[in-house]
Amino acid sequence: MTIGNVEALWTQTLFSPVPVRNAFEVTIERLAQSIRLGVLVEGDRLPPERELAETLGVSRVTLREAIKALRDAGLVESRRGRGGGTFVAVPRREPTRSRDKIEQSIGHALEDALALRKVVEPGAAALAANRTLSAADRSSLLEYLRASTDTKPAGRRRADSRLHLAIAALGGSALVTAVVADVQMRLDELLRAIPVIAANIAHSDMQHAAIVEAILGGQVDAARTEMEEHVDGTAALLRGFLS
Amino acid sequence: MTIGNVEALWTQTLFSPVPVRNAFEVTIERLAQSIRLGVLVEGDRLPPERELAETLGVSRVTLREAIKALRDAGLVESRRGRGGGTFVAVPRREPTRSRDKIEQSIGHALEDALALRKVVEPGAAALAANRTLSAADRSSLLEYLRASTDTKPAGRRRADSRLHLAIAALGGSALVTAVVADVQMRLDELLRAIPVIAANIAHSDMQHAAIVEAILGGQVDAARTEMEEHVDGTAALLRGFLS
DNA sequence: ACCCGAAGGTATGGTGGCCATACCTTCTTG
DNA sequence: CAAGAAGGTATGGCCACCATACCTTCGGGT
Repeated sequence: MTIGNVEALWTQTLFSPVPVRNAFEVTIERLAQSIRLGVLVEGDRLPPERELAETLGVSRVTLREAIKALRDAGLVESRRGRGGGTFVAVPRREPTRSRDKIEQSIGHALEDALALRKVVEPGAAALAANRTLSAADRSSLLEYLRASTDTKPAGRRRADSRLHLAIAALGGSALVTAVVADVQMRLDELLRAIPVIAANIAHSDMQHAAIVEAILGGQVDAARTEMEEHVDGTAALLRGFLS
Repeated sequence: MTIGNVEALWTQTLFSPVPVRNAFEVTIERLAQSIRLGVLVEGDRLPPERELAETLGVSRVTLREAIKALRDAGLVESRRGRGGGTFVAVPRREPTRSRDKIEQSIGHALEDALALRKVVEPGAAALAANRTLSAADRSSLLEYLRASTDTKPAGRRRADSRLHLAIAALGGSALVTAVVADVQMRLDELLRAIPVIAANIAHSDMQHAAIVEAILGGQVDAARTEMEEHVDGTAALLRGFLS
């Protein structure tokens, strides 16, 4: 795997297959992402179709196809009539795929995603620590931290995503936030599959607290370092889980 | 601009217009990127159309449209017959747009791109410093460093891009490399437009040297710190230039 | 000197994604 | 019990993209 040629590496990057992302698929991804990462939670109502179609820059027909797919997947439910709409469904026990299947489908993209995460999440934390946050933002952040600690296993993953996304968003850069969301999405299924061990959870909670504290205290380096340790820890868990 | 609501921020991210990226445009972008960032240099031959179309996962017709656009833009030239092909053209003096035009077209996405760069490039440098590089990689890196110092202004920008891309590629993550390439592309026109001041150049060269030294020496923190200072310096130049 | 073959250039028809528009159906709320 | 706000349905059109086949150029091997 150690190619002794830098150019080969970036050529590989720039001459890779063009991602054929039709509006339909991207729309599905966006909505699924919003639900999986906990931006939208159970019972939340999506904006009306006509409105959402416009904000997403997509025709209503296409949007409806995407929603239909999500409905088939059990992620949302639709109700008609006045006051109706499309609502995020109660998460039905998703059939967790076996380690092998997951590992195979993610394959060696795992290390790639972990590398990106290690780069972008600590950076995002540093960005957030470097800004002066409004009182509302500060209390929001604390609330996300609290939620991530005391939830039961089911909602824990989602609360964790929300916390990480919040930190990224507080950095103030839409691009950075988007990259973090992307990374979270890539690793989501795996993180979901990690067996729950009390010691790990406690450790993770402490790290979360340290990160938030550093951000609120404006300690840029500490925020980055703490986040990096946290990310490294999670990566180690994942690698161990898959070996 | 300081919205006191975290959710508003990520909602903004996830419910933004779906990027309508048809194969044609993406193909143009990819090729233009390869040329602008110096992955392909003057005189290089692109792979034959039929072959390139397949590696890009695009029909030959579409690829040809993209190439035609590049030809119209003067970026490439095509020769027919055996031994022919499409070649990167000599860069004709690109008409630099005025500060105002540039600023307007990039608008407030500038700060966003700079934030992403500040996050991802130092992280990529740290990644690279953390790996054990082959002898070939090490000498390649030094060569890119050398090229970035003694070129005349015209090629300097390209050599700079190549160096930054090489560092990212040495991190070993295709995703990280892709993000760095994206950021470089977003800022390329602006960086190209910065007036050349000897003092700035000398300073930038010293920073480049320090970064490379840290990477080769395996000094992770130093690599990140040096890169961050370098990126901050460039950002300051840009902001000053546009004010 | 010649011709083969590798390359770019051209033409054609088909398929499917996406859209605009209009209209129907349901159901809550005033 | 209507009004209106939502989801559900139907139709026709446009255009991007593709697969395929063929033409044209021209260097290099024989």
